[in-house]
Amino acid sequence: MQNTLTTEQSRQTLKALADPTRLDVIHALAEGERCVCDLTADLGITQSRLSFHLRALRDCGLLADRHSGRWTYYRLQPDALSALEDWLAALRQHCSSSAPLCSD
Amino acid sequence: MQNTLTTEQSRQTLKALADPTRLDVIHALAEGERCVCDLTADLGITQSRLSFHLRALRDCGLLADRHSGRWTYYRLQPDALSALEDWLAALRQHCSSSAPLCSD
DNA sequence: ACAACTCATCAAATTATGTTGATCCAAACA
DNA sequence: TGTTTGGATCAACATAATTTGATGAGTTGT
Repeated sequence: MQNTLTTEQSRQTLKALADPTRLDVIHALAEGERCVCDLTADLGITQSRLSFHLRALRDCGLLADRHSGRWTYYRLQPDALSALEDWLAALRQHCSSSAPLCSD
Repeated sequence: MQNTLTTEQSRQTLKALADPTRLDVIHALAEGERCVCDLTADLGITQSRLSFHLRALRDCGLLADRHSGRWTYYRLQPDALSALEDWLAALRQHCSSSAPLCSD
């Protein structure tokens, strides 16, 4: 299991996760995929606002969508979270190799 | 090793990491602690701008500082990254418990 | 005491993000 | 075909984050 995210991709994913509304979306999808209109009702937010956040989550790979009839279903992509965890672990290991420098 | 971060703390840490300048700071500190004036030179940014970002990183626990004479030394706190990894892992596990819902 | 240096903080300007309401397109249904 | 529904997108506005330049507080050396 190795990290395949670029710094820029990781940054976009971190940014996507740093928003309360988008975390709500993620929690709402934890039980399974849902169509936009159901999500709108679940979260109690306007459709265009939800659409804006769904796009951010999809663009960074945290969500995938599926079209069926006139509905669009969104679902989580847990692998995107794994990839971010890997990236963070690599960053941490890089950081942990540090030794105090400045002796005063 | 269990997650002790609240959602709000995690959000702040995610946001802190989602900025290019702050990632530069983290990389600059990977080799060990440095004073602000050295960091300013290393990164080639203005002092007040660096100070702004150092505060963001310190406020969410990613950095710690130490005062000696007229210098302030900043250093990484890899445990903060570990804690975020734990939080992400918990989120992922919560998400992975999902089963497809909408049969069309 | 005075001057130079390190760093934090503030207000103002700039830039990025998120929200709203309107509009458009495609699918379904009468 | 005309109408309704689901959802994306756009422009305008609102809010939040960042950058800049100035100021101030503490430290060191003269």
